Amino acid sequence: MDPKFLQPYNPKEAEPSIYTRWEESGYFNPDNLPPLNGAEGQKERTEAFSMVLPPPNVTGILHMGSALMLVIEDILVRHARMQGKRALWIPGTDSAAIATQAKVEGELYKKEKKTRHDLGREELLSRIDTFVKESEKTIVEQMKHVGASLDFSRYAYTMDDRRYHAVMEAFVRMYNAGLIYRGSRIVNWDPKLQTTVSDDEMDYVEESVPFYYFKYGPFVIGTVRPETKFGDKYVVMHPDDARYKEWKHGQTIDLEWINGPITATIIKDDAADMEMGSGVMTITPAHSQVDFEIAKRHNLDIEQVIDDRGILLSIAGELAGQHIKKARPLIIEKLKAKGLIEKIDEKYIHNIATNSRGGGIIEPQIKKQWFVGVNTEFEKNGKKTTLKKMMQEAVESNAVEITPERYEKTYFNWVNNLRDWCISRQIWFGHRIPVWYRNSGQQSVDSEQATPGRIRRDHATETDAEEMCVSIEKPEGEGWEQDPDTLDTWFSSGLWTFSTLGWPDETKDLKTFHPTSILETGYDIIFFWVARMILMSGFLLDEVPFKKVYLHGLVRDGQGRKISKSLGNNIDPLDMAEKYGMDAVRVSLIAGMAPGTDSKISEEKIRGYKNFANKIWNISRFVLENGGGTTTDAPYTETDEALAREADVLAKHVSEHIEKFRIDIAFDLLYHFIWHRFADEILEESKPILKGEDARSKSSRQRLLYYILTLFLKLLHPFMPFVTEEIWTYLPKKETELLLVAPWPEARG
RNA sequence: GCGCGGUUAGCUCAGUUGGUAGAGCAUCUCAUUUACACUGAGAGGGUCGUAGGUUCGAGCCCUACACCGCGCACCA
Repeated sequence: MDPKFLQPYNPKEAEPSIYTRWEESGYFNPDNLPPLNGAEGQKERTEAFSMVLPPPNVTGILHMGSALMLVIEDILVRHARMQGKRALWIPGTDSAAIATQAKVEGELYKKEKKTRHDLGREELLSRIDTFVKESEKTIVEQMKHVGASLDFSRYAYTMDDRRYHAVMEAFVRMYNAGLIYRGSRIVNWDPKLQTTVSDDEMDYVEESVPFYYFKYGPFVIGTVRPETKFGDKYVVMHPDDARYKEWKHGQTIDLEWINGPITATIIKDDAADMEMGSGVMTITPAHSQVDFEIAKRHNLDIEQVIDDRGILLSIAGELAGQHIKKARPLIIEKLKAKGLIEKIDEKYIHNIATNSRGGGIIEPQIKKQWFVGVNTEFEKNGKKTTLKKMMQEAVESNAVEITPERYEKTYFNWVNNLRDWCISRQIWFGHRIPVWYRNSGQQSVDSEQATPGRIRRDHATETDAEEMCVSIEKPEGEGWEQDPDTLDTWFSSGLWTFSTLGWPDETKDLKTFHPTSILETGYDIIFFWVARMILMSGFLLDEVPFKKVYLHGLVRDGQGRKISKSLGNNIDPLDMAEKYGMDAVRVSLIAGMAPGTDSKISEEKIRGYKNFANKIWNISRFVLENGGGTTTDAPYTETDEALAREADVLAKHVSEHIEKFRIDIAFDLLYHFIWHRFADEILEESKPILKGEDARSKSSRQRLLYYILTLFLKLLHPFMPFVTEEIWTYLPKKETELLLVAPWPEARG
């Protein structure tokens, strides 16, 4: 007996060398996996199993949430590998364009008091590159620490050359199919980061602000944003509102407003809510989504009031040039002086839209942006369809199955209401849009055909070039300039299942591993990511990106509270692994976690599972000390035959639950069988038999104990890979040198 | 406003076609050089959110309500 085995299990000492042995075997790469040893001799692995790791942001460090994801996926892939499949799990990291640039810019300002404009595009990108490389190293180390059996030879980064190529190709193909267009739309503009933000990337922060009621001619209008009101010259009310039935649509009235007398036009539109305030509102189409739509419906003028940096434009008269924040009280003063304030409600609860990627308060602006048309018809296999329809059909037809099922409803709810997807971002770090413009020098003031009415801007920052060319390479000839914008990070993420496999080249990997078997991810990115992958794969490859989606929840503390800095309840997975071993951390995360529900973790829970790791260590020692593995062909007694079948039944149930994604139940069954059935009962009952005189009973029991030991080591390996692999090295008789590739127990019984 | 979850032991949660309420932790009692104290045996503790309904029988199915959480929309 190895003296190490006589000590309690020491995960800290064992874990690093075990991971090294796995890596050196090369088995994380399915191309290196050994053939299977079956009853009929050696057999090639035919069935493929593939999965991509949802690439963590390069800005991130490992937290319990990412650890949970790694653990669930590692369990699935280890199980598939042991089942004899060609199991592939692809690692990668995501550039997280806005977040990363914001982080680097933040540090730049903190350390050097410089902005990105002081550095210039190239220098900033090189700084980001340095940051990313450093961060990447840490992330990969952490993944290995968790025990993730990822194939690092296929490591992908959203900004590397292969992925760049895929993104460009995708853009050009979609443009040529008429699915990508440029247009002036109202977008969520972040004045702080100077970029567009997608609908899904906004956070709403509740704030108590004054709500102002102004006299607007004969009407009373309400607002929390007086600074937008300068240009308001349309007054909107519901067509059915009896209070205002004497007013006719299109009728004009003269009234006194902020900067003097104006003429306002009455507009009747359903968008006005009769229940709300006075039922009358004025609109600011250039800075509000809803107002913009009303303006479009009635072909109204649209005038910009606030510029990209939050500064009032000339329409504000004497307040022009002021920042909106400073201007607000001044406007109130002016209106007060004119007697136009009806009343002020000081404690109005208002939701302020902010950029969730570390930016500022969103100011809707009209911008020329690139969009993916989700309702644009195109032909696929001789059939007319739209991207939206494709996304609906993929799930409706069960080509993609979502677990837990209730999230299908959430998915449809989102897809059905999907608007065109704005994919351009005004940041420097990202995939630059492959569009080129050439001008003969004449600058035209922006006038947009697609938008009815007149759009007037004081600062024409965008120009319409005479020539435009969409191509990956710079076109021939002089004077071409590339669009300065970059693509939404989810545009490239949408390609992930196949860009990681070599698309657009027709690689062997792509043929073997796509569509991927499972996409496992958090329920919080079902819209951002899951839906967009279905869109991209559907259009570009004419197939689904994955057959199954499995959604997991958030990690919470022992009392079910969210992990937050203010609560100080953050538990660092690596600290915990240092104290209790990674196996204990792994199973703490998945034990008691039903699909789609949140997982609870606490130090006590982790400690409990450390004891479990030690328990199996001791069970193994007991079995080996008592002659386990010496008599594997002794005939079973009747009792032992029954006990062996009982263990087989357990194996069958464990397998079934893993297949159904109930890894929590699978683990629970194992835990109870090993500790309370095998250790507490079977081993205790074995003591007299092993010490007794009956040679037949003894050899039968030795065979049985060894049989159950190897069986549960295999079953437990996906969950607790380190301790099981370590014990495996001490076994005298085994089918494979590494437990990593040992054959999964076949369902019997 | 629309939608989705949840409400079961002190705490955190299981409970798969309806058939006598379960686990872990915590608490209490007992055992004690044992493969393992990182242990074992046992005990206490629940009107399953509320009110109705279906059923021979409901934690589970139906209806309404309450509270908690989440998502989407709105926010003049």
